[in-house]
Amino acid sequence: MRSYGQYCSVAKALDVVGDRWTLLIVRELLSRGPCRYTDLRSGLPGIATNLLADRLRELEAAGLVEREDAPPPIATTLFRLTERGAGLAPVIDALGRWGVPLMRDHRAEDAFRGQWLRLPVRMFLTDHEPDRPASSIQIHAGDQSVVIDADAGRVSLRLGADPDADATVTGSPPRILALLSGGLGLADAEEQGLRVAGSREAVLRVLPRTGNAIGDSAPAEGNVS
Amino acid sequence: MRSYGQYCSVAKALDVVGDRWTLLIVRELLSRGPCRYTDLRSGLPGIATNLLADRLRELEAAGLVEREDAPPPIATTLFRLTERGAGLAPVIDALGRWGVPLMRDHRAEDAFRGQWLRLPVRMFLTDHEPDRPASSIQIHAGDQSVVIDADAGRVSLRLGADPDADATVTGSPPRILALLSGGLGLADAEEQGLRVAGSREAVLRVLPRTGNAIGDSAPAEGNVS
DNA sequence: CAGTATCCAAAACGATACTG
DNA sequence: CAGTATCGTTTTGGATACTG
Repeated sequence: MRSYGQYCSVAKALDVVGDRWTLLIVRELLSRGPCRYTDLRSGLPGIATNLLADRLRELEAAGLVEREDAPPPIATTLFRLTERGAGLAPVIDALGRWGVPLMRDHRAEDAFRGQWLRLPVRMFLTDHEPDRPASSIQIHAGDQSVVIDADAGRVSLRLGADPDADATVTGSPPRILALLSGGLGLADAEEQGLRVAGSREAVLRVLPRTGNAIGDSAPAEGNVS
Repeated sequence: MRSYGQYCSVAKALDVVGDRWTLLIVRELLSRGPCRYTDLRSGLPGIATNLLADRLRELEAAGLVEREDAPPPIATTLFRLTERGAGLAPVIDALGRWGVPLMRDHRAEDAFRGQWLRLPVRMFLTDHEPDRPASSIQIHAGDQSVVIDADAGRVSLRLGADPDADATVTGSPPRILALLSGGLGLADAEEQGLRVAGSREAVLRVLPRTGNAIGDSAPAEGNVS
């Protein structure tokens, strides 16, 4: 990116991370931790492979990312954020928070990845019953599966499926997000096509008590595979 | 800007404000308040006039900016942020804060504007003696003049010159910033070519007590016009 | 002052094919 | 898996001229 040529820290920051895709690569590394090239590409649907390689080189040159040749169990190179790179977390958070109202307009062709729920989980969910034993909720959002754990006051997210989860929630990404953000109550969400199985308490344990107003005006949906 | 096509609030936010120049326009409107077209252009050195017009249209369409036809005293149209647009302040702040370390590399061709000191002033300065009567510091940074006021615990910045200021500080933008950020003590700054006149107390009243490390390794400079 | 309109060269982007 | 290489398209940047 051509420099703005302005002696202002906002402009200087954008000189480094203002390029298209750059902040999304950082988002991906922040929410997934060290990643292989392929992991990054699958977490950044739409990016051209040469652009990803370019950006990684630039990020490395700028000292935000470093590559590491992982030993045998992985046997490939990993990309990880440096401390300086991880320092962008407040920027990603601020953008993500500002972007929340935009999640109402979901377009059919929008891609979705389970790890993108990490930010809303951190933003909206809390463990309201920290003294109860750990519980977990299996989420199936579209074709993505993640598990939300509540344990001793902390709520966290991991990718994949867990057959021992206390509850299972299935629905489209917008509906799931509406539920997590408090824009839609559990009962309303079910009425709109979201399916809940197992312990409702496990779900209510972490849902926000106050609405954040995503998706409360979305139309009802049909069956969700 | 082409949409990223990702159902993620960070990506959605960047769909709206990720275009080149867009966030800098927002920065300008945040730090100057409602602006005329010409004000914006002068606060965004390097932007092409058609790009500025384009971006303003886009921002207006996205509901972040609105234009207002001001009555006689001004008799021209003003551009102002909507509430939604002003909601980007945390994004600008986060970027600006992350960019602070980059201010060490000052290039001769970098442009500078007085209003760009507003963010560092908010970030670094505090009124350490809120009970004393108001005081002010005239800053001449390169060819830009601003006044920093300390009054009843609040520090603020206004553009222009004030002959009644209690102190005057003159130097290059990097040196001024080093001083304001605490990277350089008042004495050290003077040794490096920054000139201070009038009440040093007025200056010390607002300077940070702890360093923020901008410019402490910068070479000494010669005379500053 | 507040733009619009054009033009052009350069850079960025996106898609795809290919490689060690 | 981790990229390169190539190529066509789109977007910018920058300059300049013009308008009400």
